[in-house]
Formats: sequence, C-alpha cells, structure tokens
Amino acid sequence: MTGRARGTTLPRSFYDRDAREVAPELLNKLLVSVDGETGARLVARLVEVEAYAGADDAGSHAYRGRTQRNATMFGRPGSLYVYFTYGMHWCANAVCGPGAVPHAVLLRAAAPVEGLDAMRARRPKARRDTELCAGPARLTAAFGLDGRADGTDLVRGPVRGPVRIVDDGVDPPERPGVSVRIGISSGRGDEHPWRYYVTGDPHVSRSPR
DNA sequence: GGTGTGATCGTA
DNA sequence: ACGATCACACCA
Repeated sequence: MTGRARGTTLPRSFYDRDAREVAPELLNKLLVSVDGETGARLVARLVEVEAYAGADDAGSHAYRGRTQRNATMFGRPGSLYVYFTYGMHWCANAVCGPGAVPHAVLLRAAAPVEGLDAMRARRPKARRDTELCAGPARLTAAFGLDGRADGTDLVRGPVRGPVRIVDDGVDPPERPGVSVRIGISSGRGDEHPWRYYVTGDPHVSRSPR
C-alpha cells in the first residue's frame, strides 16, 4: 500500500498569469494522476518545463489564432492542453493566462515518485527509470494521457480525468537552469530563453544548449 | 559521449 | 509540407 501524497492542489490563480511567470514556479511541483487501466496512483516531480506565450510567441500553437486543435489554450487557466504531434506523440501543457490569453506551459520532464510499475508498463522502451518521464511525449505516455485528457481541469476536476498539479512543500529552485526551447525552428521564437529546468537533475530530457 | 535519420499523420 | 519527438544506428 502506497502512502498518499500530501500537498495542496495549485489554485486557479496560480495559472492565471503569464506563462513565463508560471513556468519556473512549476518546477518541483508534483504531477498527480490515476492510471486509467490499473487505477494506480501516478506521481512525478516536474523538473523541466517550457513557456509558450500566445500571440507574442511565434513558437506557440496559438500564435496564428484559435483552431479546433488549440482551442483549450484559449479556455480557462488551469486546464490541461494535450496535443498530438509528429504523427505519433502526445504532449501535455498547463494552460495559463491572464484570463483567456492563450499562454501555456509545456510539461517536458519529471522525476517519477509513485506508480513506477505502471509507468514502466506504459513505457517498456525505457531502459532506466530516469528515462520514464524524460521528455514531453515520454512524460505524457508514462501517465497514459492522450487526446481524451485534453481540456481536463487541473484545479477542480475530475471533469474528464483526475489530473492535478500539487505543491507538497518543495520550493522551486532559487536559480533554475534557463535555456532556449527545444524543437523550435529558427525564426519561430527559437531565441527566447523560456525553458526552465532543475540544474543537474538526471530526469531532465537533455543537456542545455 | 555525440550526431544523423526514419517513423508516421493531423493540421494548416 | 511540416511539426513544442523518440528511438535506434552508428561513430568516437
């Protein structure tokens, strides 16, 4: 029997700000969910995130306005935006604000804390536990999230799925690592240093540039 | 350790 | 045509 993770679900007001402000504060918070098949409790500590700043950001899905795909980003802060990319991967974001401004924080990597067996079952290719959630698509796969989780409320749900981000008292690093974002092509906002990570943590997806 | 490349398909 | 990527091959 695993112990219950203590902590406080982050309130709506936490997300209702510019993603560049929210992102570094999400470091060391816990992503908490329940495995849809086994019912196992899944917990991982966020160690790497990226901010996407809506209309100010050529790298954001929301840069060219609202579409069916990115509609969740234009909705309520504290929603989960899950999108499909490269023909095979799902990635998850925390929708930010302020208000209906379509900011979001991409959840890029996390350190597994609880539910490791369920994560391993969902990520059989992972050779080591440090790889289970080391990348946005890996993290999303380890938690079993896909398009069905798009629009989930991280604050009050479960609306479509029990996903939360919880503060268990571990503060974000005083001085996070900062770099340009991964996978952004030139001229699409690649100059912005909006990636934040826990320096030296082995669960970060890759070395900074 | 690092770099290069194919997979695979929804979206604009 | 091109991705907010991953895994594997290959070289060092």
